[in-house]
Amino acid sequence: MIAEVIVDVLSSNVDKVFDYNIPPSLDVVVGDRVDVPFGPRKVDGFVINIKDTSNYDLSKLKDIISKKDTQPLLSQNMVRLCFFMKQKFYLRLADTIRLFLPPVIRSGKVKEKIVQYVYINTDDFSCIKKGAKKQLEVLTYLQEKGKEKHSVLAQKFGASAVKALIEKQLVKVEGAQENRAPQNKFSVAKKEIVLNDQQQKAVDIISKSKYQPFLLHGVTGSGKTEVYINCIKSALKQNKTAIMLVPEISLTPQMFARFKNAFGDTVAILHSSLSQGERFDEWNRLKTGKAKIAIGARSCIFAPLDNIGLIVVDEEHDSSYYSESNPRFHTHEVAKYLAYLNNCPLILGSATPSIESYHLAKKGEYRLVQLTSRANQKELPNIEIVDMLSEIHSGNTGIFSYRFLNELEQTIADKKQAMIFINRRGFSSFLMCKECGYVPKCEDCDVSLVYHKEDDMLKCHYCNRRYRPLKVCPKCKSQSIRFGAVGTQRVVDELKKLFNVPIFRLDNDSTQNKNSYIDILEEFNHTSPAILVGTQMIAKGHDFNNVTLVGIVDADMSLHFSDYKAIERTYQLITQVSGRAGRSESEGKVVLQTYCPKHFVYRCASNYDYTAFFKKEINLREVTHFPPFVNIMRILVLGEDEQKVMGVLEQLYTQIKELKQTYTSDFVYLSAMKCPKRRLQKNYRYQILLRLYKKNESEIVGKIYDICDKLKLNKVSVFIENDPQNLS
DNA sequence: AGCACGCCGACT
DNA sequence: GTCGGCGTGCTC
Repeated sequence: MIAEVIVDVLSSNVDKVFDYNIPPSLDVVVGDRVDVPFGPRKVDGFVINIKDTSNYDLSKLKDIISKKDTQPLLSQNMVRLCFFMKQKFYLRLADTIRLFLPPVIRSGKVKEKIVQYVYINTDDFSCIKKGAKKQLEVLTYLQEKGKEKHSVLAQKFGASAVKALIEKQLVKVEGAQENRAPQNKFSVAKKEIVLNDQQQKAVDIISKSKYQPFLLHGVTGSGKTEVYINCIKSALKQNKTAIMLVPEISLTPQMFARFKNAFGDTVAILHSSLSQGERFDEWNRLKTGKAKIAIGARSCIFAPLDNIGLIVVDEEHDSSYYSESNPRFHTHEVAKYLAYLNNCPLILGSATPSIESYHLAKKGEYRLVQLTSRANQKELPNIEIVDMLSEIHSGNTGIFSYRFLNELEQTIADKKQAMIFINRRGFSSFLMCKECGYVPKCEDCDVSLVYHKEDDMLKCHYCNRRYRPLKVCPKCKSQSIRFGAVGTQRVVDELKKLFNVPIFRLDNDSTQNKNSYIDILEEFNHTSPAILVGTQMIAKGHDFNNVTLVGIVDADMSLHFSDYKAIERTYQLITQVSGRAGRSESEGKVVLQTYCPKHFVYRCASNYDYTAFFKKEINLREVTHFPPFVNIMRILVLGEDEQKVMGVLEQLYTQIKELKQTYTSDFVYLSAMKCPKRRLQKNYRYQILLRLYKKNESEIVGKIYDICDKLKLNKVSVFIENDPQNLS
């Protein structure tokens, strides 16, 4: 018999299937990890198929050396998913396989944690000497408990006493495997939750369904999680498993506790802060069927589960579902295909769905399920828009509007808490006229321009068009054109001058590790009055009961980010941040400061009117030729030798230009350029950007993949991204 | 990616 | 004479 094997070597030169003989002595099945001879060396490989004969010269076939595990590591569906991802995202097969395996398994250092237990081995205590009080205590203790960890006994009674008993064989020691399953120190009260009609209806529709993506659009606080939990329960009842994905940041201890309460030990949690050992154990619990529900961030979609009955993608609009490095993939696409393979429903849930998803729902590809009423019947907080230009005109040049300062004073007087949200993404900065709010945009692409300090130019990140920095505003002729950027530190400094209350700061700089982030939030939660200043990190997840005021200092920051999704992200952020004010007993309030108060995103967000927002935004996307009407594609070429990289780029560009000749009307745009970050980790970076109308998109994308395949060169890597989230 | 083979410069 | 530089090419 012959096995088709993918070798675990990360190079596009060997990114293909190799055939090997299966020696009669080996019982090899699909999914097995094996050792194979590969040229002059021995490498790991994965068996993806078994067949009778091979097209390759049979006399040159080599034998598989050995099996590496007792059980296959990959299932049939996982192999299918690997090939799907290869063709969908232009990935190397070895990269896709690695996604399914915890890193420790590859390094070969798979250690199950073995804990030594001490068992009592006698009833006869008479041979203990009178003076050996400790030994007697140990025996009495064991008599009562039956067994105990060696480490615990040693700590309680001293290692020497235990040692003596072992030597006399009055007790015996046995090792037992133990899961390093993460223990959660948080707990939330179990409460029976009765679903309202809308929730119940959603659960009924979804849990009865075969393969079908659902877009669950539920306003903030409408109880989407309860819908997920009930749908998962229904899948478990059918003896199936489930995967639930959440953005990394919202995988909070409270969230853990909620699912542990509902499902106990059948849930495994894959979290980025787990140690390698913990990760392996949780993975193993899923693989062996001890756990049936996998909860985790993006990569949890690759959990070792078969017979999946439901996949949930919570906060589906979140950008963390796009992997931006190494194996670049879009989780939605993987989840969709996995649901299709398992013939099960997929829930994409959000209070603020992505434009793409809502568009697909409108087109009927997704089924739209709405939750319009809040589970706790409470009003959403009032969002007040403050025009910062008129503040400047009335003499207030500070960060905070008079309106917001008044509210802040009131909040502190009431011994309540306030959150101030600073919107700071990336390092790029835009210019803005402080008189009229004008922001320079690209004439071709209608996205904000990014100021590049090194050559003192404004650039468009979508077409590389360059502009001179403005000195005079073209709209109002004023000369007060400034950088529009405020940092958390400056806000904190300003607040300290004005208020004498505890001020907490939470951003990427102030939180070096995951725990300090939770600690800061916990401390804030127990302090009143207090102010919390932070970036996107404070927007999600955590529920604060005493926050009555939320300030969005500079809402425009994300609006003017040089990205076609800037407006969409702004809407999502405002909705999310506002949600923080609505948890308290007393009424919440949101103050939103902006330099363009008339922008539709603020009007729609302050009315909580997603539908109106979607209508406006989808029209804008259509006329400006952006997704979901076109596909943006980025071909990234990188390597240590700049000359070689440029050579490859040039050839690619020429060939794609030729392709453009035959498909003229399908190309919106095509150009080659240096990446904004032109050198990263020793690699020079160049890119080709193109935008394609959707009509013949897949055909052209296929041809572009072929062009890239033929240009494979040692020491130069070519990566392709569809709809890249960031063009650095 | 690795590793071997192969063809030119400065050394015990 | 040879040790070793890294360009090129192959891996079922």
